[in-house]
Amino acid sequence: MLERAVIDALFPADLPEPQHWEQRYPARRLPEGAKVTRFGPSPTGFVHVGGVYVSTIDKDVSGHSGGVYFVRVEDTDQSREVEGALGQFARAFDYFDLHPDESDAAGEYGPYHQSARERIYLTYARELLREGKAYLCFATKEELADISARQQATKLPTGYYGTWAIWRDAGADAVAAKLAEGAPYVVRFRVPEDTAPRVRFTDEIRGALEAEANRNDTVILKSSDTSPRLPTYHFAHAVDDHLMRVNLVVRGEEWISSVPLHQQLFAALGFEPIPYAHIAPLMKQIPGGKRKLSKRKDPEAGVDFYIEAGFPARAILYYLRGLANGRLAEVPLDEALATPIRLDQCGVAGPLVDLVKLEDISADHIATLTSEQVFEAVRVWAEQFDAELLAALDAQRDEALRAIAVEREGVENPRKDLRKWSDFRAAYGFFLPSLFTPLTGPTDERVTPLGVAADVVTAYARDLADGYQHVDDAQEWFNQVRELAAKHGFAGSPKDYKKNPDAYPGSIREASQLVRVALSGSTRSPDLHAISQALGAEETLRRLRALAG
RNA sequence: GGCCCCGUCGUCUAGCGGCCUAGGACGCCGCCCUCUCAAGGCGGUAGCGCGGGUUCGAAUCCCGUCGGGGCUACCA
Repeated sequence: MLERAVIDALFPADLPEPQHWEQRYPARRLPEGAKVTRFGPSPTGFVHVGGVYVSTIDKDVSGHSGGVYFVRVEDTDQSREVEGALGQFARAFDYFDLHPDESDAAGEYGPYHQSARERIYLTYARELLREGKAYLCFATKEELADISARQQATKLPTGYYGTWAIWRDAGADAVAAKLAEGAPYVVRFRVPEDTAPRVRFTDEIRGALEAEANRNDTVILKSSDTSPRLPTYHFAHAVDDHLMRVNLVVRGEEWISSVPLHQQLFAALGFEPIPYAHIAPLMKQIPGGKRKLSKRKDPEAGVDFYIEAGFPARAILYYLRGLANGRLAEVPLDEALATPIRLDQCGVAGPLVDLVKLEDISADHIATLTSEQVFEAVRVWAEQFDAELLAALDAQRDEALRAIAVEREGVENPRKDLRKWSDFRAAYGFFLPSLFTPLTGPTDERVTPLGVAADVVTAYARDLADGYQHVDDAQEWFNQVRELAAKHGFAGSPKDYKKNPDAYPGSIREASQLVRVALSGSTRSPDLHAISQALGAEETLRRLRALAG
């Protein structure tokens, strides 16, 4: 073991003792059973849906228990850090309303950025060094690679352990020599000699788990030639979660393998272990099977995908919640969002994200909104993603509101043709004159597929426009179409037409479709009468005349 | 390679030894409604990865096997 003076000389002279931090961050005064959770995003410039997924659980569990949820930015890898990533993260979490209870702005347990917690980590690293529970390692990248290669060649477990741990038992002289020449070093954890071969622990989601004990002298403090001197995830997890008084760690399943190490670290530091809840990762279907949603390969891995498409936050949250705690997928949205997530009911597999399902949920949710709510949401979305639509909405607000109200207000089964805000233009754009391209006449390419002769179309449309009555009653209104269709030789029923296609220019179906295309530009639209009412007499007439040519 | 996690319809799941002839939801298919679409109503399709045990009885328990995922970094 190194002499205390040698160790202390490696750290700032005014570095506090552990006791200082213990007092600085006292145990929280919280009600019985209150959970303190945290979410630890890395500022890599990409916000993964998995982050929203886990953080929803964090926030929910703490909130329902009267506890605290905070975000701690895990920025210990400066090389991965991306400019503006934090703003991007804030915007995304704002969209989902996942605001932390504590942050750098307001919180007693900060800083909430690991890069600003250097002195805390140094205190505990020095402490472990003084106690011989950690040691300096001067192994170079090349030496490490060589060790690993030799282990692989002899089919030995790879890692820094036993006789492979070349600096574990290095003499004070050797260390002093390296130090004298200014060689950079890392601090490694010294796995205790008396480690039991296997460890058991309880996961809040999975129950009893068992694994081989950790044998690796893992790096806990990164290279001495970097500044600030930052810890690895493992060390930061132990120090931060203890000092920030976290009492439930919710994190991805990929950390299960590290629990044995984490337990050793907590024990060495004299900390009370913290219970874990390991969440199964969101997956994606691929030809061979499934894999974790990949930031590189899958656009739907990023939250921006959902925000740009315009899925309402509540629909996404509801979907994610149902994925985490299956039973919540079977109750209505409002109830599901209000019902606490139960960790012991969370799935252990790894659900595939199913965009079709999300769209279904989203359509159902949008169908429950009022016209004003839909308008406002579409407007907010357009503000960011569709300037032309935004201008149209603002210029024709009343028209837009009437359009959205079609088959929505005052009906028992509202239309579900909006799955996300980006659908608005295709589904409702034609209601807004500035977004509608008028027909050029019977030969317009939107009209010709109906297969009705041009002269018939013109005569029929002209006749319809000339005698057009803008009446309230839907039946009465449609009778105009029906009667004129008959007058112009259309068959009264599709069946009659089918029986003798040469005898008619088409059937009432084709006649109706002509009107539909005239009014909406498409063969698929809401109810014709409702459209005419939303459009108003003048605009309806204008569009009918355009069909005549 | 070693270690760990996981495995019920295409998908999300219910199921915790007999209530299972395996239930629900989404999708898909069909029918009804109908001037189109979106809905809505009704019906249908489809699953316990495989092989051994244990048991009167197994989707449920045990073992093995196969498959998928993860860890094995001075990334988190």
